[in-house]
Amino acid sequence: MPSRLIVSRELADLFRLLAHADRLRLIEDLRGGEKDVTGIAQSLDLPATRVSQHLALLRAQRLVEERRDGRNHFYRLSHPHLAEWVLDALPFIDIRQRLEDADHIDTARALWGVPDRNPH
Amino acid sequence: MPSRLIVSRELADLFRLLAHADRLRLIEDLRGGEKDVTGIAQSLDLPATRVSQHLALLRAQRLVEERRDGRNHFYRLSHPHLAEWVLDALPFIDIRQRLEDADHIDTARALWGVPDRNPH
DNA sequence: CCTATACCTGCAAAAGTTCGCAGGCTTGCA
DNA sequence: TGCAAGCCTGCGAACTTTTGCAGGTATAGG
Repeated sequence: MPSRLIVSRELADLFRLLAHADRLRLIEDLRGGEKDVTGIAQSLDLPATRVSQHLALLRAQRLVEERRDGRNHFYRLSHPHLAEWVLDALPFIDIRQRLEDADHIDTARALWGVPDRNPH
Repeated sequence: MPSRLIVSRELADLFRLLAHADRLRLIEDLRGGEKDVTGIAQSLDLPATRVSQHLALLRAQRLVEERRDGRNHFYRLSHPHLAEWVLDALPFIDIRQRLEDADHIDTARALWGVPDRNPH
């Protein structure tokens, strides 16, 4: 059954695309809606060239969509749900080093500005 | 606020770990419960050495746990929910090439042997 | 038409990942 | 004690990714 292999390769490509801290921050940055390259570069404190390079990769796999207005290129997430799904990975990260307390996940979510999913 | 940067690096490490087709298949293979290295190697049709190398990476980030019984090393997912979350990525993969039909996600889920989440 | 802004691409060095292979350790069994 | 099964690690060659930089295109405005 080779389709299983194909699907796992497609998924691996997606994970490879997300396996970069700056691209993850970029995706979280687009959670609020579309933004132009300079705007992203400023809020992530990265050179605009690098942001552009990251966007080219995300674009190639259709994770973002582009809209041009004059000299500005505005980008948005193709799947707004993506950013949320990324944060659902927080329970799986190894938290030995830095976030030792029990509610590290809510702490991290708060850092991203995401509302707590299970407010008690 | 440097913690945001830290979290994005931790997440990127996780995504990098998942950015390999064989490791994804391995994780899906462990969905059914614990399994020894030779068993995994056989069901994925990979040399046992390579499986061992992948497991070492997954172990280093605590994605799998080991239990030894005699000469055999049994591995299981530290977070059984991980395999399910991985499959939740299917809506985000670019399906231009191979799976053109509307219900490609259910098709792919079926290929992994996962029950449809929204049976109608 | 000239210049500046905003962005993109190509390139090459540096850094990181994968994979086979050789060799090692431990357990089970005769 | 000796041998085989099962697994692990170290190493180096091949490959991929990241990054800065140089140079390109397109649009807006004077």
